[in-house]
Amino acid sequence: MLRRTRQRQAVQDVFAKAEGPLGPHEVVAAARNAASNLGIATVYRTIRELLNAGWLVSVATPNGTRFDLAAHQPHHYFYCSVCAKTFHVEGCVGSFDHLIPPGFVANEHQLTIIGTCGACALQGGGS
Amino acid sequence: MLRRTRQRQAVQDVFAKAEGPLGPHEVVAAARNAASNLGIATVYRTIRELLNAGWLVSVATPNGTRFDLAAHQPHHYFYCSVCAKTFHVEGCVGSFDHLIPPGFVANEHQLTIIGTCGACALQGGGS
DNA sequence: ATATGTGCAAAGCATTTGCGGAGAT
DNA sequence: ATCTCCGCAAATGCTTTGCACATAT
Repeated sequence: MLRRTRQRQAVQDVFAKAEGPLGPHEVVAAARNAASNLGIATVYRTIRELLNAGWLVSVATPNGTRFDLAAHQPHHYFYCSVCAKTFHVEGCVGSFDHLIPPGFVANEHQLTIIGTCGACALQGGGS
Repeated sequence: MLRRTRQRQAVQDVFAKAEGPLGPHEVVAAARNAASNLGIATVYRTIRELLNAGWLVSVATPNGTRFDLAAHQPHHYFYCSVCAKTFHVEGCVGSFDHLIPPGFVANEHQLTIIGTCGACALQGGGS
């Protein structure tokens, strides 16, 4: 991660402004505002470097792997099964140490709540 | 899901005995004990039908989508980042209703704890 | 006997890699 | 000027589909 390029800047800006973790295709689409002919391969390569650098973390969602700012702790998400978007959820879920099997060592955790987001619930998803 | 075949029986048996959610390739490998020349395509087809039937649920893990018995509530897992296996975790994490954003409707949740499993911790992962 | 289910192999997608040219330092 | 980075396109790997044969009912 040596040189500062328009493409890398654009990708990082997209993550910084995101309301939830993003997949590579969402990133290209959003980053093309700032870097018009950005290639998908560059996005994948940039994401990998940002993961190695510890700036991003990967998040498994019901519709594929996405990536989120590592700084965005804790990693709690809301997945809308109607629009397939993933949102950040703030706050802590409380201790779960008592769940960890004996001998296992926990490093981090991800909670995903699955349901219908506000916008989709309003548009009839809640009926 | 009308006919009862050796292949479908084998796939269901594998899930019933599993110690955690399984991916399609893990399922073929295990089910070939009972159905020797089982094809991967059949596994994918069977999984899809079992999902539609509500017998399985899909689980997003750090190394791909896996499938678990729907009956196995709650859906809490431990992902070992050393051996990449996913284990069941028993017990409840407590209420998280206060985390849900206003207007959002929650249906289910999945908690994934990431770390090192007992076997891998013994073999030096814990050092 | 018949219609569903299976295995093989080809087709589809998402992700990764190779390479010549563009751009940051 | 140099060396890294980018975009394109080909390659890879996982998942799905088409088709002819096998098999449960």
